[in-house]
Amino acid sequence: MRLSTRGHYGLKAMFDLAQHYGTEPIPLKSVAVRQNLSEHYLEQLIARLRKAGLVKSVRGAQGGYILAREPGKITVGEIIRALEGPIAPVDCVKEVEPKECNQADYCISRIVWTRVRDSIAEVLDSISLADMCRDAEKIHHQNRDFDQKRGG
Amino acid sequence: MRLSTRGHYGLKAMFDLAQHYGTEPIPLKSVAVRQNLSEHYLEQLIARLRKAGLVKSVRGAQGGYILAREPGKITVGEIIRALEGPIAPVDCVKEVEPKECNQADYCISRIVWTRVRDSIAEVLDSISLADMCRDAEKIHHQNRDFDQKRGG
DNA sequence: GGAAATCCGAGTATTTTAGTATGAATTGAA
DNA sequence: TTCAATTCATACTAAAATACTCGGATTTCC
Repeated sequence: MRLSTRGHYGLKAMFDLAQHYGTEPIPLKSVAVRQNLSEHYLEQLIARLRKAGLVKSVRGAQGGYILAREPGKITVGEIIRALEGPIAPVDCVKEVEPKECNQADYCISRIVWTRVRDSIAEVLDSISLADMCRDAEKIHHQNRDFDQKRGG
Repeated sequence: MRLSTRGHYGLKAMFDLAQHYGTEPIPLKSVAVRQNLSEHYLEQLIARLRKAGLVKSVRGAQGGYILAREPGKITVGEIIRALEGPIAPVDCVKEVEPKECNQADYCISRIVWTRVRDSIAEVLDSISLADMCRDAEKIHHQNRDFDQKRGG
């Protein structure tokens, strides 16, 4: 029940772009440095995100990537699906093209996995990049206040 | 975001044992036939379940496996954790021994994965084998009624 | 004793993961 | 116009995980 690094790293990258939304295109190299990820590997991930229409690229010097829509209009669910494919604890309950199983009529575990799938999707689809940015702001302030109290 | 066959098949096996709860020990071979799984592979899965205290074994001829507790007292969550380890979309939010990450203080995606983890756990921990047996009964009746109406 | 089972450890083909490597194409700026 | 920064594309690969199979030892009912 584990995400691969594609979804894990890809979300970090998209969050990074969200935090710089509204400025110039962000080169992947700077994302890689800030998020401590391999630049070459990130290239492959961002390619999927571009093909899914979630980011736009600007080629050449001073180029980079920008979100295709404002952060409030991109959900974590879209990002994860673009990177990892349809959400599905098991293949027979995939969101699209579920794999047919000859026991489908009476398979009870299917009911369990459908509920798990829906519960995951509900969480992921309810969180936007803008939400994450707000969380980041909050934590930033908390940390600052904490440091001040300690006399830092 | 996918379960391995361990959790997938293991739950089917436990459900099979639940449906036969209260009778003699059930040999793995019959479980394998009914659920259409490899017997040898099931052996490995049931070993984990036994070590986790979810099933008891009876060795020798006429032996087999029985649930260690009544079906209402065994949740899907326990079964999945026994087979797949702690629930964790990513390692840094594992239910036990989360893997430390040097960005933990300000990593926002962690918040997302914690919510996903909790949401999965809530579903799995809320479903018992007895619940699954009830669902099976319901579906069985539905199918029978449907067949009758069709004049089967 | 023999058959039916569990128990145990080793082996293995395939797939997935998590990248690396190489280089071509594009474009802003000096 | 050249250079450097950047995206884009494809191929490759080491390591790990997956999903088993295999062989045999042990236990126990009949």
